[in-house]
Amino acid sequence: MAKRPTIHDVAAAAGVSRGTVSRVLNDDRYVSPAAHAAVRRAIAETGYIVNRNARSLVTQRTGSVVMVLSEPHEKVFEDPNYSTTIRTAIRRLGERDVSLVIMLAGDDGDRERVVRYVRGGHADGVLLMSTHAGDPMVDELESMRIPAVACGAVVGKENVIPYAAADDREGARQMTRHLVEQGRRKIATITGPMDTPGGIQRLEGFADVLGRKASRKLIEHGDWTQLSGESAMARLLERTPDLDAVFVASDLMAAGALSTLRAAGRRVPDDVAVGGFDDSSVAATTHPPLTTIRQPLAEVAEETVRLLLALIDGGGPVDPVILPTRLIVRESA
Amino acid sequence: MAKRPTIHDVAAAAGVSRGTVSRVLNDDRYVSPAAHAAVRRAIAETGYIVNRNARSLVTQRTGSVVMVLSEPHEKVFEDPNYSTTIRTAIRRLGERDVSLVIMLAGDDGDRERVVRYVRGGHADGVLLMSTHAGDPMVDELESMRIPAVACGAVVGKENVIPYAAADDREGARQMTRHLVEQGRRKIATITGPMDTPGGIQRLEGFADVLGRKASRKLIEHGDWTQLSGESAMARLLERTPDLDAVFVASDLMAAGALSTLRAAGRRVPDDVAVGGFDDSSVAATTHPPLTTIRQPLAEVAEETVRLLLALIDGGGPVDPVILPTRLIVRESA
DNA sequence: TCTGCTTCTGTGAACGTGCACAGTAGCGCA
DNA sequence: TGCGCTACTGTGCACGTTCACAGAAGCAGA
Repeated sequence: MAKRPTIHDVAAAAGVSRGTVSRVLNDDRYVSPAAHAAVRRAIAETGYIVNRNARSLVTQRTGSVVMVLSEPHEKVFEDPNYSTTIRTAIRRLGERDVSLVIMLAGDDGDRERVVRYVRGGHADGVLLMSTHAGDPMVDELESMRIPAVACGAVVGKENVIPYAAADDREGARQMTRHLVEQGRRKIATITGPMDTPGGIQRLEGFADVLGRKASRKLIEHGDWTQLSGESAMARLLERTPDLDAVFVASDLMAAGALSTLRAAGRRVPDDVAVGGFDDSSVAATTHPPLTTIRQPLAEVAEETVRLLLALIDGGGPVDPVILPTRLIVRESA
Repeated sequence: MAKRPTIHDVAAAAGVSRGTVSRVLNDDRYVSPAAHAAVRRAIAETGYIVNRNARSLVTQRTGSVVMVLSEPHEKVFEDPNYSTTIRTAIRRLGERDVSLVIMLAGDDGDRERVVRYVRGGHADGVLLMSTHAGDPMVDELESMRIPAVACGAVVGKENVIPYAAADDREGARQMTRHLVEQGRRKIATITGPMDTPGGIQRLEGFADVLGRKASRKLIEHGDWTQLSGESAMARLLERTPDLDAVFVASDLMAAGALSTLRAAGRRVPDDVAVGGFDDSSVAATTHPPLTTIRQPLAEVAEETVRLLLALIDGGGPVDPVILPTRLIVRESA
């Protein structure tokens, strides 16, 4: 690789000093039109590109942001939540010439690596994805005072770490209301893990609508996977064979619930109505297609990035953003 | 943020010089056990972490690798090919303390940004994903002589850019043979885009088995999306209503083909057998479940990363790696 | 003419490393 | 004693920037 031109080369080619070139680069004021033009021309001629390492060394800014994925699950990226957020983040950050580093934080070793990375000053900000309640990594990041935002609230840190999220609670209410309006009387629910905001708030929304009719017997917990949806549905059927509807907190778990119901000989939606959540791609391909709640994933991602950039740019504290969901009626309910 | 300790601080705390600390850090020989211990202790006490920017400045190594995603498609990350590769890359690179930056290269602006990034010396290597034939970006990267490998061959650059890939051609043969063995006589195919290795080679494998029976009439092209599978299937049915099997070059397109077949009143597999490719998650959830070809995605990803690291570590040229596929028989064929 | 202000430019120092080099101490051997 | 070798240590410089500062040039006003 031929030696790359430095700011010195550009200065020489333009017949000015390093300082002037630097000023043009960081578009400072106080540069004469003539000098400005000469520098621009010299940059083009030499093919000069700033060395970010050298710049970072003095500015203490890296021009990159790290996204931390706490989900240890194998298929994280296939989850549209992640997929959309990653893509949006890369795009929006890229527009500002900020690059995105992705790190996994599935186990303690990973988390330690993340902390070391951030403590090493290699990122200007942190974008937290699906961080678990009580994760010590969050405390460490917090203590470093590095700009951090979460995509979806961090349970227990809602007032400390700003976030953008879909209105899980209201979405759950929308679905539950829909089931009630369809004349369903015995409505069960399969929740997500209770240390995730989606797990907690979708259950709360469910309970908001049903009140005391949301008895313990009608609640089962899953872990977002299809398999967990299958087994949770089986447990519900065993305990309450006469249920006539179930609100499942994710489409993937709902797909699992559908197969259990089919295996048990229940017709959907005739015998049992099924409502999902996410409006992910599986929702359209199940049989019957899932009635579900659409999350404004792209908007949530956009907002998350916007918050982070605002934080990095040194604006003061920023407020969480919560975006509305929408009921999508298909055939399962 | 409190000022971070530098190598000077560590040297002072350990009562040695910068040079000795540096030697301990890069575990050079020639440092006495006493000095080594003192430095280790000082590092722990001060909480010292090397500043990679400063290090990069002198070593010309960044400790990071950039993955370039050329697929402009919206859902890239949901594709298991990407998902698995990204996850594997992050994990394997992370083990060596190399971080992964992800960049999109969907349009010209993106590609220019990638070139600028690499030319700026911000990455030690490039990991190409689904690069299109004739992409000028590849030529530019090539001219910079930066270590680069592809996950899946780059069409037209097979001898220039090392890669790891599944044996697409043999996989297509396996499926086509299977269809023949099932007694199918009129076998059609829906291929991927003909500027991708999967598009080309899966068609070649199909033709390998059928020979002259693989007539033009029985070939349609899709673009990997479900929708394109639907319409390609429709065109095939119109042209050759009596076909009794179709090999679809991806599961997602196969899912599309299935809905078209169902809408046309054909029973699968009774009237028409359908074979997919990828063994992605949709394969198991279609009706009927797809008979498909499993690609060793994880192994391909592992090998891709291994090749890149070998290239970066300065070993000479490396050879492409091609890994075997496997027929997964379900119900659609 | 002097002073003060604005606009513009160049220079030296600093950021935190790694590396080449010089140098020291100890030891064995002729 | 002198020489060469090994094991170890410290120092100066370079990497490519930005930033603070010093100054120059031009102009207006007293």
